[in-house]
This record gives sequence, structure tokens and C-alpha cells, in this order.
Amino acid sequence: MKPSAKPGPLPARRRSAARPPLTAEAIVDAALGEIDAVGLEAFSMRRLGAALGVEAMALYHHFRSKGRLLDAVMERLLDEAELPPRGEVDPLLRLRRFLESYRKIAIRHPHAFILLVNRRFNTERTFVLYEQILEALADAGLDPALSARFFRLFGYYVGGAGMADIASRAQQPDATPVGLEHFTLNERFPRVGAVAPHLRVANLDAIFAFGLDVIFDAMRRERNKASGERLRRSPGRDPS
Amino acid sequence: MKPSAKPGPLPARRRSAARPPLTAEAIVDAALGEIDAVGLEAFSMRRLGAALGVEAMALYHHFRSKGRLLDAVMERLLDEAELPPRGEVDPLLRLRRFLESYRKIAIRHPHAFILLVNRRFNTERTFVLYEQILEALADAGLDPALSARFFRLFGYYVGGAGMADIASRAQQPDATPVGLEHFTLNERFPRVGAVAPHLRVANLDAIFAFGLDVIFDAMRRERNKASGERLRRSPGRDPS
DNA sequence: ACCTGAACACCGTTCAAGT
DNA sequence: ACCTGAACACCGTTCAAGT
Repeated sequence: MKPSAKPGPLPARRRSAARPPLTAEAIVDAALGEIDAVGLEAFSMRRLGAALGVEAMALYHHFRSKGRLLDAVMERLLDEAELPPRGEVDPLLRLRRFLESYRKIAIRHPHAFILLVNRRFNTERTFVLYEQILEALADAGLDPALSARFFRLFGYYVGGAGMADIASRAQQPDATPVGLEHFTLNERFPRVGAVAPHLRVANLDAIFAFGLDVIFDAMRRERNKASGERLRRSPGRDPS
Repeated sequence: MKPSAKPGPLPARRRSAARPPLTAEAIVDAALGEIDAVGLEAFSMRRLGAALGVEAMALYHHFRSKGRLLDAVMERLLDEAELPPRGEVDPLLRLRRFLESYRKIAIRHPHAFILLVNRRFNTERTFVLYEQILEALADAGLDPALSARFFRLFGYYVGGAGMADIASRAQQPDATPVGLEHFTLNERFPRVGAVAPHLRVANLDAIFAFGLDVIFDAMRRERNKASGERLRRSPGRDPS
């Protein structure tokens, strides 16, 4: 349906040369490469098999379904996110760097990023990441209730930002073509006309940073508010 | 791949009764109903045709491709968002009500909501909505640069929140099953164990409202800051 | 253990033909 | 104008068979 590059006919399978034995890791790498190249819609087990020089069915020996393979691709994407090591930098700065690296995944892998939004995070790998992030939130002085709120808040934000930035950057070839240029913008949509220059792709980095500022300012404020309340309730010692 | 209810065999086409003539509107309504019922993955032109009592190819007389039909379904979803009429309530409250109604679309149409995140908003209908929202931001006292920033910020937020809430509520049948219950949470992932109770589905409404609080507080603050700067630069008059 | 080949029940879309 | 039927080039996945 919406192949970013027209996929064309299936590539011929290269069999002659001695093929390295198929591994789960090699399949995942090839799958991500294939999704990057032709889009998630055009990605298929048959196409991936052809790219690897095997029949599609050989893949089922390593992954029991396409869904399981996509979960593995999702975890491959997660490897590109970076959380700086604990202790060296401020915990809030660690979280900010993580969110910035997360958004870069969307820019590097526009067709695959949706797997991080779409597929449920309930593999062991994602729980390790959760633990690290919640640890940073606790290090920053947030209690579990506030950690839960901000965990969701910046999770929503970074997921939505990735998806929206992708949509802004890439035209979908089968979408209804209207676009800014097809009608006199300032006449019918004066507000859109006034704001549009600020929404160009060149400004998306600054806009993303601004949203992070808002979120991290609120985290600092809420943390100080909560610790102030604790101090007022029992001055001189910290319950919990 | 990930049909929410197993779609089963295609339903038999009901031809005998005098079928009402096919209209674009009836097709869109049926398409949304079908997506709600079987999921976007299992939704097909053939299945939709069968539900409407026609051959799949009859649909191509009203929509030139599946992509165009999905754009129309996206606009149908947008009709369920509500922006209260101008003038009666505070502009920021109007925006907040809009965002709350937008999120409700995700809860009502978990399989279809992704169309609002995935497909580019460049139809005329979406420009009318943009204009109304940017008008409300201007009414609230934000200049175009700040309007652009907050427009993206809450857009990212509400899109990401809808997708994440859907993922939290619905199990994907083909995902790798790990889940909280399969290992001793508090031993290996103590922070996850401490925060998990606050992340239950029952708390998602409050968490969403908290994020909106953060965003709207920041809007008020930034607006006042900007208008204060204007006053300082030229006291006594407001250079628009 | 690892891979192939045929088969099943599907896809979106084209095209010529019917009314 | 509106719809059908056959066809084309694909899907994911099953199963029995090969090495």
C-alpha cells in the first residue's frame, strides 16, 4: 500500500556463493535493513528470504512468526537508544540524553520506528530498560507516583514526536494530495499561514527541545514541591 | 498478522434483498465499523465489499485506492473530536476539551486511531481544524512562534498518549509473551515493581490529565512571560 | 537441525465486459 | 454510471519431504 520506494519485483535469490549459515541476529539485521529500504508495508517474509538467499520458510526455523521477528527488530532499534551511565551525570540530564537518542531512532529508521509505538513492550529487554529509567527518576528524587506520571508523560511525548516528525518529513505516496500550495493559504487559512514558517522541518529539532524543556522544568518543580511537603510534614527527618 | 479478533472466513455477501445504492459515506462508515471489528491488519477491500454486499471492485468506483479510503476514514475519526465554539469559554479550556475528546477517539477506536498518527494531515478538512486550533492559540495570547511550539507539543503528546494507551489496554496476540507475572518482579526489577501499581489502566485517565496540566501550565507561563516582555519593551501600548 | 517446494487461503489492483 | 469476473502478482503460514 504505502511503499516509500516502489518495491519493484522481488530480488533474485543469490544461491551460488557459499551462504553463511542463517542466524537469528543476521535475520534481524537484514529485516531492519529491508524495512529501512522498502517500508514496513512492503516488507515480507518472502522478500526478506530472497535478500538473505534462502526460501521464506527457512526464516520460520528461527522465528515462529512474522510478529516475533518484528519484536526482535523492535529490540534492535532499542539498542540504538543511549542512556548515559549512572553516577557520572545528573539523573535528569541522563534522561534527557536518552529521550534525544530515542527521537534519533525515528529519524534514522522512519519506517521501522512505529514498531516502538505499536508493539507492546513486554519482553525482558524492555523491562531492563524500564528499570534503568525508573532508577534515574528515583535518583532525581521522584517518588513512585510522580515517576509513573513523568514516565508516561515523556513516553507519550517522545513516541508522538517521532511519529509526527516522520509524517512531516515523508510524503505518503497514496495520500490525498492537497498540500499547502494548492490553495491560497493566507486567504482561507490566515492562522495556518502565519504559523507555517515556524513549523518547517528545519525547526523540528528546536521544537522538540522546547517540549523537553517544558517537561523537565515541570519535573524539577514537582520534585521540589514534593520534597518541600515532606519537610513540612516532619521537619528534620525524611520519612519513607 | 495481528487481528484482534480472529477474522475467520470472509462473510458471505448478502445479495438477495434490494441493496441500497453504494455511497462514499456509507463505504466510509462500513470501513470504520469493519476496522473496529477486525483490526486494521485484517481489514481488506474484499472483506469490506463482502460486508456491503458488493464485489471489492465496486469500491474502486468511489475511492481510487485503499489509501484514499483510509484518508476518508481518518477524517471520519476527526469528526468525533470536539472543539467547543469560540467565545463562550476560555480559549485554553477550549483547547483542553479538544485534546480530551481527541484522546477519547483512541479509546473508542483503538484499531483505527493509528490512522490519525500515521497518515499525513494534508486534506482540506484537516486545514480547517488547524485553523481553528491556531485561532484558539492566538485568542489565548500566543504569538505565531509560541503557537507553533505548543501546537506541536500537545500534538505529540495526544498522539503518543493515544497510541500508548491502546498498547496498554490491548494485548497483541502475536507478541512475545513475557509479562509482569512471568518472573519475580521485585527481585530483578524493583523500581518497576514499585511504580507498576501507579501505571494500571485505571490510572491512565489521571495520568493523561496530569500531562495536560503540565502543558497548559507552561502555556500560561510562556504567554505571560512573552506579554511581560512586550510591555517592558514599549510600556503603555501593545505592538501586535 | 536446517532448509525446500508445494499448497492453502488470502491480498490490492488492472482490465474488459456487462447493465 | 455503476458493478462484475477473471486475472496478475503478490501475502503469511502449514505441511511433508529432503539433506
